[in-house]
Amino acid sequence: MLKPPFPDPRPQVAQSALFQGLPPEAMDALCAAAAFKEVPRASYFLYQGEPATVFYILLQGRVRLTQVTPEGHQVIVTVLGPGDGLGIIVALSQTNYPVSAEAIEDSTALAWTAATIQQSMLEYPQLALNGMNLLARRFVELQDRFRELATERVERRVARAVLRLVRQAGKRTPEGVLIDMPLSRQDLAEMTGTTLYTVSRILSDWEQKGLVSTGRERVVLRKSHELVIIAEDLPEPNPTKS
Amino acid sequence: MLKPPFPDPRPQVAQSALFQGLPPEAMDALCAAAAFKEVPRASYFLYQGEPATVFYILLQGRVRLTQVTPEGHQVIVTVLGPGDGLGIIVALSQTNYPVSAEAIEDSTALAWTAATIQQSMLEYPQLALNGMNLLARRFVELQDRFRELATERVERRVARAVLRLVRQAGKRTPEGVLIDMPLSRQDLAEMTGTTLYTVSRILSDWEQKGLVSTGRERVVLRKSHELVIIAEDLPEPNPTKS
DNA sequence: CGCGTTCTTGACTAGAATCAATGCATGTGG
DNA sequence: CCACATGCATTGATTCTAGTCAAGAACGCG
Repeated sequence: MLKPPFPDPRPQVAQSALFQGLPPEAMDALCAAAAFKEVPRASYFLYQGEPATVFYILLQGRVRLTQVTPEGHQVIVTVLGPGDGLGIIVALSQTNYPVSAEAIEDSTALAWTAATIQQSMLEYPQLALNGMNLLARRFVELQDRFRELATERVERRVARAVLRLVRQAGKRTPEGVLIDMPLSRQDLAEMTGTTLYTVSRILSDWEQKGLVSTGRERVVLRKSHELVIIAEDLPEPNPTKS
Repeated sequence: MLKPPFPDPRPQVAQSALFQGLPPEAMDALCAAAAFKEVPRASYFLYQGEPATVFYILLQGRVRLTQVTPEGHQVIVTVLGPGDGLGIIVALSQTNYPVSAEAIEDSTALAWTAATIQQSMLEYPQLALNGMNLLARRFVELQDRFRELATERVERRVARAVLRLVRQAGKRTPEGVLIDMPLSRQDLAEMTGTTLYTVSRILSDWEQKGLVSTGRERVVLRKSHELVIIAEDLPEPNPTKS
């Protein structure tokens, strides 16, 4: 973890929702107080259960938040990208991190200690409001996924997960829209509360129907419209006798 | 919705986590700006999908937050009690309420508009920190339940829900610990992502084993230890050959 | 006392988990 | 450059949890 000086992060930082509407001197102060952290692929920013002491803003890369049950089952709570906050929990409470954060690509982030961030929030209240905003957004999304998990079938949950990932990390290619990150069947299973076998069957099925094409840790969406139909359970467009 | 004057809420308000550590003049200002709202059992504070404009702190009663899917399935996201914040989302964003809030007992609350609460947070940053704190607590709880739903069997989920409710609204009686609110099988089903039939079977089973006694919209926990064993899947205390 | 809820129970079904075997890529080291 | 080890993916067979549907019982309210 470097102390300043390091490449001036302000251009990137200015984008992040956390810093919107802050007076310039606040930005300067925060950047000065920040540390710079690089985490290579497959390494961790922080571990579930450790005392929450550091708060990050992701600059580059992608990070996935996971929880493990006492029995060892893993669940992927979310995947974060540039601009997202990591360990928001820290800003306030004397708790432990509720999740682990693993870089699934080489990543860089700015880091602050809990004390610093709290201090700054008291000094620049807009920062606290922005923090709440970030947290609230994530909260609402989690609520939606909770409801999904409680009420919907596996296939639809997987469809939604794929659409979410496309929105988050989609990249146009001649083939279709590629989900631009390593994404195994196991990963999808852990995002949707199912097993890797079931995900594999579902993707095979979709592939046969031409909706996606898949490879090792790779998913390309070809007919997004039809996937949306599955995700939302719209009536089939072709009129069939039942 | 009354404007002041109404019974001075300060004694109760002072308890709420939202107001900890605020200077006294802040408390005065907030109480002066508050409106007082009474909602009888089975009526709603707010509805999912409406623009989020009002923020509440519950003074008395119990409120349940529900989400409905487009298909009409309902999910109970949480049950709130006195001191909890309702519509925290409001504090910041131009969004709609993500859930509906129904009073399951006659309830009273203090109410602020979005503008007021934002204003106050800018003026008294500690208020914003406290708000984040509330939100973060709920966030972590939701994450845990999400993981439960993704990885655990129905019986265990129901066991956990019952234990949570006991913690939240438990009341000692000669019979055991009563969950002191109306609680139907349907409600438990909507909290745990299952059906009322399955909940009924599970409770019947537990009742036969003497773990609980139940009635119409009533659950009394008799042997909490054994329910914990189910909830945590500890090994059975009696050594059995398999 | 009748009516509307809520709850119970049984029979049946289906969706998805589990288990097991095998096939493919990918990267490694001889 | 090929053989191999490893990790990821596919597929089939089987099991089982929990959902669905249907009928009726019990409770509490007006």
